[in-house]
Amino acid sequence: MSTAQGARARARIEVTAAIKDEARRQLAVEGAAKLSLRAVARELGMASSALYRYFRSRDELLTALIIDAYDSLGEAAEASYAAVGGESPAGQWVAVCEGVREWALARPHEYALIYGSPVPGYTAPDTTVPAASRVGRLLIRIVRDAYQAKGEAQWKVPAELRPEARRMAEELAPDLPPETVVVLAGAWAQLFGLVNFEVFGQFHRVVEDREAFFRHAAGQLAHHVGLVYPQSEAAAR
Amino acid sequence: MSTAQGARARARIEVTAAIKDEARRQLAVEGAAKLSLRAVARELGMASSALYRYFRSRDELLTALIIDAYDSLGEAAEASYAAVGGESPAGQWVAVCEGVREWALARPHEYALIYGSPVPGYTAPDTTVPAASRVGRLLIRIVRDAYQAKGEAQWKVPAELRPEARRMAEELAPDLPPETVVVLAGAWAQLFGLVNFEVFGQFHRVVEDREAFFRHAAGQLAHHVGLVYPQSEAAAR
DNA sequence: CCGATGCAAGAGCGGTGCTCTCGTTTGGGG
DNA sequence: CCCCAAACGAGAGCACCGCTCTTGCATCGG
Repeated sequence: MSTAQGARARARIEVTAAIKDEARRQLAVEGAAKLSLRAVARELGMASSALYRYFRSRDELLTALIIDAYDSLGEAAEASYAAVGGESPAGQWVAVCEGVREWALARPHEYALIYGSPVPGYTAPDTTVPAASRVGRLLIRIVRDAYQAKGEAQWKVPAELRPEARRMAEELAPDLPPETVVVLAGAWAQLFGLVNFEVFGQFHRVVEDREAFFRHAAGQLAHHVGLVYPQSEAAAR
Repeated sequence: MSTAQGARARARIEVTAAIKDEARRQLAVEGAAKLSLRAVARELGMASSALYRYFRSRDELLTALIIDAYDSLGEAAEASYAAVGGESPAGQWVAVCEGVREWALARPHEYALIYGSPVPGYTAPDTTVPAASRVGRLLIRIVRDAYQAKGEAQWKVPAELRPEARRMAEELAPDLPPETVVVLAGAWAQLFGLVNFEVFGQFHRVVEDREAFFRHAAGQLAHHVGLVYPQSEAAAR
């Protein structure tokens, strides 16, 4: 068993976790650019050189934090999804969007790590891919479940995009119409555009009631991907 | 006249420009995080300390580059707008979106400077506001011109958002219906969500034919803000 | 013409990432 | 059970960083 490892391996895991925790702490205070290996080591009471036994470089530490951040965000999104349970697909969609937003607002620096400018010179290893796609997969699932019930494509895609749409559908969601997959990918990017602008302060002096604004925008995105827009539901009664 | 200043002032302007140029050059190669004042000075054949006569700190240099980047992007967007001339509002919208995208893809590091994670600890001075809002103002203009011709609101905004919608409309575009202003602000953020994902590599292994994808998404955004979607125009004939 | 001002250079401070070396600890196979 | 290789921590050191302070020099205005 992996838990029955020797004391050495156990200590290694603990120290690694301690380093990441302290790094995350500094990240939350100063941001990624000012994350200093020496400061982490100092805070942990060890020599800076000892740290290199656990992470080959600063970038490797950052990579570990990036993966953790993706996973944390994915968990938050999935928790929001689970929390609304049997609500309408649009309600699920909006809940997931709000979960993402709240996670991002609570840890802006970790968010910046994964959805801000990439670390210069550094390209994300494929290790990050599964963690990075959790939110996207969740959004796909919501739409797919909605289509399972009553489903037909309702968008037209221009001819020039049709082969790409087919390819995307095949790779990402074989049981959804290609047009929907294209629209979904767009909505996915647009969701993070909204979150980005809010977290990075681009809405300064533009949008003030950001919570209501976001809820509305997320609802419109839901409508856009073919889910019934909650407001229009309510207005119909 | 300001142009008839002494040789001293003239030299100052030239050196300042040279510093910014060299900094931009390094930016394009290494990214903002690795921009080094010492390296800039070295390349310019001057002592690093001399550089502080022109920029009080590294952050101030970055701020200057940020303003320039905003202006450069604004100019690119306006050029795209001017280039399509009398086309339909939706055509103008898509052209501006594509102008933004192309500018961003051509200078990813400058784009990251303004739409990526903000520089840590640094908050953009209000100096940047006018330059930063150029693209937004251009999008507003396109929609306003379209409404000038035949205009009525076509979105409903939930009650909780109505006061904010009124406030936004009053401040940003008094001659547009509040609902439209809200949708427009969302589309603005979403546009940069699309560009962000492409420039920062989030579409890796998801979207391959990014040009066609973007054109389609931009067209849908145009449709979303109430402009006639070009494809549906063509399909209607 | 001379004094005030702008400017460049150098030295230096405290910090960084990272490497290399050198003792020490420790765990598993003979 | 014991011993050796592997893992580990610490320290010194390299090259670089942003930034400051002081010192001379050039230049401009009265």
